[in-house]
Amino acid sequence: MNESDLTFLMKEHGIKPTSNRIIVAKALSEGNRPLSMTELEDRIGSIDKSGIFRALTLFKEQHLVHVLEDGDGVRYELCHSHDHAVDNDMHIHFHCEHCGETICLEDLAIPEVQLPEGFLIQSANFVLKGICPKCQKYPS
Amino acid sequence: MNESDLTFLMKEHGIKPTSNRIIVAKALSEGNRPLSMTELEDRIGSIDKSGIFRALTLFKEQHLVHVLEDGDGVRYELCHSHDHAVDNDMHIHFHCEHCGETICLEDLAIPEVQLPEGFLIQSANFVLKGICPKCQKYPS
DNA sequence: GTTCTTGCAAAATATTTGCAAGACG
DNA sequence: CGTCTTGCAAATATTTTGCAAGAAC
Repeated sequence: MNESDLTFLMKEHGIKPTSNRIIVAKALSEGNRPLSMTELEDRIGSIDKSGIFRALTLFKEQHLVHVLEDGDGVRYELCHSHDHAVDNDMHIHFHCEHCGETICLEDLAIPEVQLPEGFLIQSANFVLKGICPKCQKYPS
Repeated sequence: MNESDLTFLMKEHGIKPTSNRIIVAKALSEGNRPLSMTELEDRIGSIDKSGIFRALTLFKEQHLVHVLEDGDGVRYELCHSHDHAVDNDMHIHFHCEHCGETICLEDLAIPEVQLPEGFLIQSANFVLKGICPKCQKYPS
């Protein structure tokens, strides 16, 4: 996504697109997979971790990112939804226990689950773990 | 589960049942829900966190516990499987964003997912998030 | 005695906040 | 100006290791 698309997306989610926020959003967009705080820090370099943290916190509140826990900590991923109230494009992720990468399986929606009475579902975290094709092919 | 059941279970998983490990396993068993390191520390009191950590690491390696990430960090749960190589009783969990508790939905197995060629699935983490019945009834 | 286990302290990480300076309007 | 944003430093919290003493075999 280019800068103006990101700017637009942020406005849609009620976020003022400051320079730092655009940089963080861009890094997320270019990651093509969920990134952790540390990965973002490494990729961005120019912004202090507190700045990244605050951007992510805001994005999270405004549902501009998904928060995802794989076996390796918390990761963030740009949300493609245009709705600033709900996450509606959640999908399954795969976390490779060998190389540590987390891959989006965009085509695989999270299955509906029938919960007992009284539970209100707001979001879901569904991560499959195992070995990815790359690591099976070239085991180090 | 009582002490001798736990001892037996541990042996089944190739773990020498030392006193510390029994205490940790017992705490997990009595929790009736996935517990974090900190929760275990609080419940146990008598063992240093490094001891708990080392017990959990071992349990994890021998598949005596499930590792679970809800929105609130890592949690551990006794695995009811008698197989020390694979997790085969994974089920869905619900994490309440209000009270922070994570509840097991033992009846709800994790749905089968058809992944593209080349992915080897070893385990899965499926956590639904929202508000639990208790918190909807008595919102603080 | 050799190996495994434990507790303590401390290192290494990760997450989060306070505050003053700067940018924006 | 007044408000929002940022960087830096520092406080917290969390996870992990080193090492020496003790227990188990």
